[in-house]
Amino acid sequence: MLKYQQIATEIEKYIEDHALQQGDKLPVLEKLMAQFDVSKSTITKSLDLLEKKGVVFQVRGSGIFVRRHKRKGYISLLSNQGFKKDLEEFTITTEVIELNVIKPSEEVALNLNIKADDDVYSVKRVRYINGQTLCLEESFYNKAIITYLNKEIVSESIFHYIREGLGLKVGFSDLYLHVDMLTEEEAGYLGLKQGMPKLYVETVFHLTNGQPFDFSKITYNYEQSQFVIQADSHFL
Amino acid sequence: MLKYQQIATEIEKYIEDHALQQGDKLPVLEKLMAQFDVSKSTITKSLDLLEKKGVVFQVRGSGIFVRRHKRKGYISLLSNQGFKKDLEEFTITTEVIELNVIKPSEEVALNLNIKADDDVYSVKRVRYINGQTLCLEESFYNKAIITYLNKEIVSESIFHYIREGLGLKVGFSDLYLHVDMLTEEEAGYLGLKQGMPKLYVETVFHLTNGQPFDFSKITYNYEQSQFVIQADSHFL
DNA sequence: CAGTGGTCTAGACCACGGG
DNA sequence: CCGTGGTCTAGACCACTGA
Repeated sequence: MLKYQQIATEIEKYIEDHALQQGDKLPVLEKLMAQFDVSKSTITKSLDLLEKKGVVFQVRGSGIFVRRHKRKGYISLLSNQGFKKDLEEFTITTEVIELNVIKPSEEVALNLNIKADDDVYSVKRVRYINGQTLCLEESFYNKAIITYLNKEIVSESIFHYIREGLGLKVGFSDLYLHVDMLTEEEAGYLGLKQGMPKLYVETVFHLTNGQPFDFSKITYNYEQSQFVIQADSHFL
Repeated sequence: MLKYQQIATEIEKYIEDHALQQGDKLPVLEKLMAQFDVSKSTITKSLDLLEKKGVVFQVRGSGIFVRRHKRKGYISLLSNQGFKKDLEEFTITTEVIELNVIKPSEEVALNLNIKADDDVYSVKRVRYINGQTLCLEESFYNKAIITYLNKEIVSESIFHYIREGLGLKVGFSDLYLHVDMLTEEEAGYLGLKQGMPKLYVETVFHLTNGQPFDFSKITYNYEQSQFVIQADSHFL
């Protein structure tokens, strides 16, 4: 693990362990440089990382402060999918409906940037949070990249398997959000009524080298759908 | 303007002007260093910024590539609110319903971190996109920070005024998303029917020094609500 | 104006991708 | 193995905050 990641992890852990609150001040840069015995840029890089994650904010001429959003029970939309590890307050379970190798529809081929006769894994799952239906998820994986899947893997965290099992590096993703009304089929899976609202999210995941490998369509139960995003206005 | 911001802007402009597509390769670091006559770290910082904005992605050992999401007509959820300047494909207009100075409700006081007898500006607006209702927006501004507002300012971009007119620096924001059904009042403003789906977003904006100054509650017309988020898995 | 964070440099060395 | 991006350093100098 890289120095600046290691340091970021330790600082984050420190904030957690000491239950620091929004606005609490961290030691000044010079202190941190001494404490971790690294150069200024390395500390800065750690802090930039934590800032990106929404853990701290830095104020020039003043200090480095803890950032916390109030509100419990919200799921972080961007914590890199498979909200699995968000907070252990949530218990997420998964029911696998389907797992097949198929030829892609035009839509899937387009989003995964593959040809009509390439193979894809098609996975359909319902996910539960604390026993309630959370979402219906239909995912498509480029089989040339995700070479093997089985029911066991798919009922756990697929992303963990992709990283650890297959040794692939997940890069960036594009999320497309809509709000709409549930179809009869979706309502059935989620235990709701047709015509009720839904949050519908399509996501394309890419490897670090830019190759798309996962196209997912997720329909959320609106009753469980409370999301938080910690945004950064550093780019504007 | 700082060097690395300037360079980022130029590179982005270059990509736009030459209509580069996803996967197109940019010159190697050495070339860029020479071209802009800066050190490696400065170029790197520019590219990191562009990566955060979703404009490029960098692959170690290979190169720097243009990132583009397909799909037109989506509004970027995170492009720092007041989607005003997103793409000029959209024409956003604003109708001001209310503009008052009031005492905050408990909810508002909590989110703005002020006392019950502090003053806040309360602004209620309906925003239109290409002539259709886009959203109903109810915003509350800490009057101790946003010292003056009038109907003219409020019918244009408030954030532009905050930055340029008041010289304040906008920092980070917390977004809370829900999906729900329209109340009768909301439906009226949006020209929809009660009980139809809505995307409901509450946002707390902070200055760079961490002070919250704007608490907004936005109800989106689901028919116009297509959002895109370009996420980065650099933190995980 | 002292304290503190941010920018920028020049250069050494490391790690990954792909032929 | 080469080309390429990423990390890390030490230090100079700049810019903002707040007393």
